[in-house]
Amino acid sequence: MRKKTIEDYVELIFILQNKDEKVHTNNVANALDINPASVTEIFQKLSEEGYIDYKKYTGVTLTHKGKKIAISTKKKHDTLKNFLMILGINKKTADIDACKIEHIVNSETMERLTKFVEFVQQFKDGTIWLDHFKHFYDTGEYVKRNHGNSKKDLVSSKQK
Amino acid sequence: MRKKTIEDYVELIFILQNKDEKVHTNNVANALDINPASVTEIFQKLSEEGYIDYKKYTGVTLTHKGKKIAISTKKKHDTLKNFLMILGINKKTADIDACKIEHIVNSETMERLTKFVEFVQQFKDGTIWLDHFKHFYDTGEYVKRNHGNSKKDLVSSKQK
DNA sequence: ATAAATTTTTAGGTTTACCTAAATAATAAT
DNA sequence: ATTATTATTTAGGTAAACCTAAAAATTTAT
Repeated sequence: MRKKTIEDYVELIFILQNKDEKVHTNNVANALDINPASVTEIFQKLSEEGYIDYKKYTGVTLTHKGKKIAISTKKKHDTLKNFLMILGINKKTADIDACKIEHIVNSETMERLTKFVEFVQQFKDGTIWLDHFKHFYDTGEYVKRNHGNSKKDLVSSKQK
Repeated sequence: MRKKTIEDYVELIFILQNKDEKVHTNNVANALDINPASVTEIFQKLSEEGYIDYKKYTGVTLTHKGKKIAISTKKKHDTLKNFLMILGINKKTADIDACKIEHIVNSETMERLTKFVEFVQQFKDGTIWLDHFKHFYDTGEYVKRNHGNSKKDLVSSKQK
C-alpha cells in the first residue's frame, strides 16, 4: 500500500475512537496492515507533534489538535466520496479514491467539489443532466428532452 | 515536494524530449528541483526497468514502454485538468491538482471522468446546469430557467 | 590542442517508513 | 497468587529516495 500520512493515522484513530473506548497499537496495526511495533513508533511521533495523548501501554486518545485534523479529513473524505458517487462511480471505488485524494487535493478544489455536491443534493430537480450523463456513459448517446413533450430524442454522439 | 513516482519521471522526460533533442540529468534535476546526482540514480533505475535508454553521459530517450506510460499519464493529466476547469477551478490549481491525482486515481474513476469531460465538451447546449452551478457557487442561489420565457427565476438555496 | 568551465557520475551519507525478534508489561486462567 | 497468554515496546535492521563532496568525462574558449 501507499505510504501513509499523518492525516491517515489521525483519521483512523478518530474512527476507532468513536467505536471502541481506547485505541491500541493492535487495532491500528490491523487496520493499516502494518506491524504493531511500527504503530508504537507512529504513536510516539504523533504524540511529539501534539496530535495524540500517548502514555506507554495505555492506548491513545486524540488531542484537540488531532481531533480537528481528523474531522476535517473525514469531511473531505465524505465529500469526495459523495462527489465520485454522483458521477456514478461505485461506492467501494469511490471510497478508495476518496481516501487517496483527500490528502493531496488543494483547498480551492475541495471548496468547489463541496459546493458541487451541495448543488446536486439541494436541487434534485435540476439534475436531469446527470441522468443524461449516465445515459451517455452507458450508450455514448445523448438524450435530448423535448420540453412540453415527454418523448425522448436520441442524438448520437457522432453527429454533433 | 511530494515523493515522485516513476510516472512523474517518465512524464517529465516525455515533455522535455518533445522540446529539446536530448534529455540530460541537469534538465530533469532542475525541473524536479532535486540534485543531478539523484537524477543519475533515477536514470539507472528507469533504465533497469526498461522505461528509458540510458548510457552514461549521453542523455536519455524513452523506450516504447516508457513512451506508452508517458502518453497515458499525460492523457490522464489533461483529462483531470479539463475536468477541474469545467467545475470552475482555475487553470493553475487545476494543473497542480491534476498532477497529483493522475498518479493515484483508479482506472474506473478515470474512465468516468473522461466520459464526463467528453459529455460536457460534445454537448455544449446541454450544459446550462453548469452555468447554474457556477451561479450557485458564487451566490448560493439556484437559477431556475422558465422555459419559453427568457426571464430568470431565482430560488434561494434556503427554501428548497 | 590544451586549459578552463561545465556536466555527469561515483561513493558514501541521512532520513523515513516500514520490518523482525526479543524483552517487558498487562491481562486472563487456574 | 502464580502461571500462561496476549499486548506493547525496545533494539536493531532494510530499502528507497533523496543528499553532499569529490572524481571523471565532456564541452567550450583560447
